[in-house]
Amino acid sequence: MPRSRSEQQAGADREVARTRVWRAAVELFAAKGFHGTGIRELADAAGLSSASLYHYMGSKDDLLFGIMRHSLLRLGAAAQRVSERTAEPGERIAGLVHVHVLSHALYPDETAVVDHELRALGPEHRKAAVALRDSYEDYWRRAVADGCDTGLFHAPERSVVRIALLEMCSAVAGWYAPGGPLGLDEIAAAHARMALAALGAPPEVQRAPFVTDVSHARRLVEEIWQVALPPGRA
Amino acid sequence: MPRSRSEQQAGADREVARTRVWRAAVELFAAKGFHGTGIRELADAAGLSSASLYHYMGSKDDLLFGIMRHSLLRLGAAAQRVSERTAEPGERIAGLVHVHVLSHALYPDETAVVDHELRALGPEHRKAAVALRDSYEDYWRRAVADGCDTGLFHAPERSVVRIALLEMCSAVAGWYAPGGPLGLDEIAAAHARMALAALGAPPEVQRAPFVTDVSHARRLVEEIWQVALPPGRA
Amino acid sequence: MPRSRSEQQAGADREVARTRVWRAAVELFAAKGFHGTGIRELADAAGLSSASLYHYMGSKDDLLFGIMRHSLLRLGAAAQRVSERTAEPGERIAGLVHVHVLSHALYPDETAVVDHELRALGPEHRKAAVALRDSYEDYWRRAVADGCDTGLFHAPERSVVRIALLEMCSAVAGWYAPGGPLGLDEIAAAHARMALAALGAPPEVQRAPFVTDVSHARRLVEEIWQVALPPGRA
Amino acid sequence: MPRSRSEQQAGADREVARTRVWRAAVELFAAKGFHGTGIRELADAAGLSSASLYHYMGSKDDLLFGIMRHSLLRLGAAAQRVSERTAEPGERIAGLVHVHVLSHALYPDETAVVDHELRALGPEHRKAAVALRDSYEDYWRRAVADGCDTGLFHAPERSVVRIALLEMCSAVAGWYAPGGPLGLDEIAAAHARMALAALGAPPEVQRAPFVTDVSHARRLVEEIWQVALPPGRA
DNA sequence: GATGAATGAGATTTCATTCAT
DNA sequence: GATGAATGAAATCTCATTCAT
Repeated sequence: MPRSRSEQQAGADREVARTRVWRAAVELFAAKGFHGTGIRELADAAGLSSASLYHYMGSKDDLLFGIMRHSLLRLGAAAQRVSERTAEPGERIAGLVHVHVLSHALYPDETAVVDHELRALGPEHRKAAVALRDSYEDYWRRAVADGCDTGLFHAPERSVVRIALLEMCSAVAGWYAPGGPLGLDEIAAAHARMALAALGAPPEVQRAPFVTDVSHARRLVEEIWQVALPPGRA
Repeated sequence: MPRSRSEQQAGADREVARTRVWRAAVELFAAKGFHGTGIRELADAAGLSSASLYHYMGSKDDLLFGIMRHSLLRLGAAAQRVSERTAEPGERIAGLVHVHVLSHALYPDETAVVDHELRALGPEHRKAAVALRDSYEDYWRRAVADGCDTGLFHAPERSVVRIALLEMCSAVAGWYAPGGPLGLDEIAAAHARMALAALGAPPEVQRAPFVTDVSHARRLVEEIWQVALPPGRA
Repeated sequence: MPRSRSEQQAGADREVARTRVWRAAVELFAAKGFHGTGIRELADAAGLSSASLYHYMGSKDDLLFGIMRHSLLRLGAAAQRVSERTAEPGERIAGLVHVHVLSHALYPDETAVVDHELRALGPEHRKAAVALRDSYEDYWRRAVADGCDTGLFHAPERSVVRIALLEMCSAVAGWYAPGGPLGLDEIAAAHARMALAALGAPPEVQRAPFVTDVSHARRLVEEIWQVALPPGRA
Repeated sequence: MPRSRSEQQAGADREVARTRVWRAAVELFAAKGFHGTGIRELADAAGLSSASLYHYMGSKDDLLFGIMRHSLLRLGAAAQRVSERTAEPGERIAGLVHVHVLSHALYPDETAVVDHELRALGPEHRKAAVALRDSYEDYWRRAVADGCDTGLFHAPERSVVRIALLEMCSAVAGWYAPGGPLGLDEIAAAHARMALAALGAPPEVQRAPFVTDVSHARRLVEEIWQVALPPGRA
């Protein structure tokens, strides 16, 4: 625990700097890719020297992994919360689609990094990131499986559909911008309906209120993504 | 026209070399990304010196653009052929899905480059590549629009659905490998059915023969991707 | 003089920290060389931050010089004590070899730094260290000269032999480890005999008791190297 | 085989450049140590850009290993030639001392690198260099062993003496300069006599003609060190 | 007195590319 | 036409050191 006013200040400054670096990195990695982003470019964007960047964040690879881990943990937390409160597979899929779409629409850079830069990680970090991603996708896997077992869904190969749906929903990160003709809730609802349709759920399920009602997912995503950065330099 | 036996030979040698480079580039760009692939690594993989690589292919950027152009032209040609022979929007969408899925499953490296490396191109080439991609997607746009106008499809925002479907179908490139539990025709058919479902097409359309019959798309894709490399050094 | 209990404590803590740094530095400089050792690596090995290292020890160069000075002073003190108590050149050379060999065997890291890192010192410190080394070697120079003048030794060029002997004896630091087939006293005696032989001393001198009796040199080396670190931050 | 005049020229230019780099590296590594020498400093000294330096020589570590290998092979070749033509252990030791001393006096930089920078090599290269050094020292080992077995030498521990002699003779590299009071042949002879004395060889052996006659070692060393650089970039 | 924060300068190495032949 | 030679610019990362508290 910081013991003096000035130690608190130093800690706060540190967090400010770390946040600036983090944001610059997320933005640049999303826009130009990990290998397309230079460390100096990154430092410039964050207003630091490249040496300071290392002081705060460790290597470029560490930074990338930090971003991936942070984002995947958030996606996982949201999926967990959705799964806990929805017993019924149709409703669960709708909820998962909602939080996935909202996360990708509201945090397109973070999710773009997660979705595109796995291969840029070093072997150790890659293994860890893949594990996190798999544990996220497990919520989807279970939801699809439950729905198929119940007879609600009809999927040729379950993992084919799962991947298809995930990619379909991830695409939102690539084009969504606030102020478009469709509101974000409508977009999320539309994807939920498409997902259920693709899963072969009956029309009445596609029209169920839980497909349209995005409010809970909204609150969940807002809450989960609002937390601070993880502590630095593992 | 080559005038002597040895000029023919030289031309053939040239094509052999160009093809080796091209294949190495497609493979490496797909696996490690454009920025993650070095020019020397590429030359090594192709069994050439980096100077020869420039001789045959021009700059790294030229090479990437060549690959994108080539692949996008093929996708475009396939979509055009499908669109010409199918008046009915449901059948047309099914055909477009078929060729898209088959192309992505059979040429995962080429399509991965197309799907992921647009941003790595220089401004000129990027503009040209975006135009090609847009002209490919136009076939999808028109199919969706026709289906919606006819009342066959029901899409909240047409381009939202179009993008969702394209991404969903592109995902196949990431996981398909021959010899899996599902045959490639089944995969293509499943995606066509999911696409039509997502578009809100009625169940009987989702079950129509043109959804399941992939044979025509097969022939088309095989024919179109079998042609030689485009002439070198734009 | 410290005035309170806690000032004494602080002073003791300081000495503990300084000793930890010193030992780490000696070990690392010996193992990897001055330029091969990073300041952070050194701080880590000592369990301090690099800033604290500066606080206690000054710059890297200061630290190196401190180690050299300290070790050279000890070698010099031992040589002085030997020279004072032995009038006869044969006995004096035997004594000098004994303390040199024992010092190098028992303190291989300190002596390795002395023997290998002179060139790494900055110009000022280097001058001072060279002076200390020369004053140590002066004891050898005088012993050789006395023996030659007496007619006991026969050396073509006196300094050629002196350097040859010094290097020969220094080599022990590179390989001696307790528990080998030869005891340390035997090693010291063997080197004394070799030195006298190389100097052309008659066989009966090579077999004299002062060649074999290492006990006095033992006590001397133990006594001299047992003293505390010199006061910090020159 | 180069096919044209200009290809020959290019090859020659290349050798000129490689030789310049090599010489600069030997000089700098000897003077300041491997870690004390920067790659840019090295490139400057050779009149090249640092990128060209890599083109010619590979990494700094490669360069160091190249120098060590080259020098150790030469020392080994000389020791082999000496060992082949001298059956008698006293004469053999004298010959080994001669070539060792001459090599160290005439090529003080090369031998300094060999003697001081082993630890700076990466693990792979270090292993290889240690093997080469051991194979050189084997000639010494066998000579000492033969002399002891014959009863000509008397050594407490054979390897103790071997190392002592090697170090004694290596010291010459540190101070010899042409034009001093002693000629190089006298220096070599003096060391041979000291070595035999240290080995406990009888006085008449220490005075044998083969101790004083350095001419053969001269020719050997001159011949062996006159050959070209090894081919570049392993 | 003691130390976490911070950095300018520099380390080694690789980059994509051009040039002379 | 084809390629070994060559390099300026930039890559990522570490260096020894200082400073504010």
